Amino acid sequence: MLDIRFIRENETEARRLLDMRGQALLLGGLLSLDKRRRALIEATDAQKARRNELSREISEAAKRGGEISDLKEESRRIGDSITAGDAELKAIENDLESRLLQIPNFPHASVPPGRTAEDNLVVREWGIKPVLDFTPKDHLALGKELRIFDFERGTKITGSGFPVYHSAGAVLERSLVNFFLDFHRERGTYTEVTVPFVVNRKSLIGTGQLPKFEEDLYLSNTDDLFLIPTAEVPITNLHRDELLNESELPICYCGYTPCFRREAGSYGKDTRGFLRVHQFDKVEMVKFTRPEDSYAEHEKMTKDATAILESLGLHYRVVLLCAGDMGFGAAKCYDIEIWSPAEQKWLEISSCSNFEAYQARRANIRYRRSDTGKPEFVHTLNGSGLATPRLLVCLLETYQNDDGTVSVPDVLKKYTGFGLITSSGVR
RNA sequence: GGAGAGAUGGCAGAGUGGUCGAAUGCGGCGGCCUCGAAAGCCGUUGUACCGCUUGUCGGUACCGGGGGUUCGAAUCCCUCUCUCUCCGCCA
Repeated sequence: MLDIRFIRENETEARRLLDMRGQALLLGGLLSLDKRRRALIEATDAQKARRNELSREISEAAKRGGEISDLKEESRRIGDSITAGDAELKAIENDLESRLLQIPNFPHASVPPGRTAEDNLVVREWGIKPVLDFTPKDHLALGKELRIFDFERGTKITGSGFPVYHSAGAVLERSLVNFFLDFHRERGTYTEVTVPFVVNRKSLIGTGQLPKFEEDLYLSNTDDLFLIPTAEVPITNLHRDELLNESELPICYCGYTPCFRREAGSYGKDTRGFLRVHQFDKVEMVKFTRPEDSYAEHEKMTKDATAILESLGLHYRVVLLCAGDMGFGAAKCYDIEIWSPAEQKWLEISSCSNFEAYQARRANIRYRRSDTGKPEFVHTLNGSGLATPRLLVCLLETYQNDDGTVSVPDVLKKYTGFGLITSSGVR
């Protein structure tokens, strides 16, 4: 959520920043509501002050045994007026709040202008495209021949986009999750947490998925609980409505969860196999920082994600998203993309975002500054580190051999217990 | 699912319809003491909003959420949510 005071005092700038995302129209009517709100507060506060004064007078007059019925009558009249004013105020504040919840974050000054992925900037690239002296098979062909995935049966038991991992595929997938978690733990930056996979509305409002993107979520109607689309939601909300100590910042968590996404509206786009699924596994990194530290922590977090890819020997690039291509709550976002030899294209494997105070304001996550002694909103960040499906695509395609087998990267062998996947089993 | 208890400041925990933004303890901050620290002692310490004369300023609100009674509610009533204890069921 944006700070209404900032918008009030910097209307032109606010309009310019939202226009970078093509969302300046959302500001329409906001400030006149804000003005009406403040006028009402001023009026009702004055009436409440008068009522408090009358109450004191009544108390004193009653003690002296004086006449109090006129005072009571005036107080009652003012009370009625206050009730009316408060009712209008509440309606206006509800309206204002629901409008503010629909407005995306401002892009940071370092974010390039632009409306589509065309305007994103590649900021660095690591490794080279794998050189194969044969025509690479795609992950679907490899998965079928090696019998490590079963998309058809996943479709049967649930629906499309709910993959089944089979035999070596199941082990490989589980190994990746453990590898990611151990990777972060050994570097000592993140505290591992295991959190619920189902969350309430308040949590989703806190991180920005609600109220605007409800159709992207799976909902359990009976209890009004949602399956999480990312561990960002439960982990960021760990500190909702809390006042943190400055000395404990930055707080850095990582955690594994499955993720559930309806992917409404994205049918027909990258839907084959693992390219877009409704359920997948991911290890997420989440940070809570002081405002002045968040951009340095953002760079570090992005490096934490790419370091995993380097240890797996996978060709990747880091892309700085333009204002129009960023997610709703992000002020700045790097996408990390890995190369698919069979698809001959880059696949998004991670998004590392700095939300600044946007989520903190929604979720009321503050810390007490030691220099001022005053509470202030933290900055929140999160990034995938990493998600398994597209990683499996690139891993299999990159490490396939000309005889149809697939080698396991060295760092994963201690997790899988095998080094080669063949159609007749593992070795 | 049944019965009961509870929700108060950063945390713990008192609180009679009016002077309660709220005792006390812990924590935090400042000072004394000390070579320094601990201990001890003294003092201090809520948040949000509105306003302008931007101040150690004025006002309002806030004791889980919402509603009611009253001139006046942390305190009385209704309701919702959540937590805890016991019983039952399940693992």
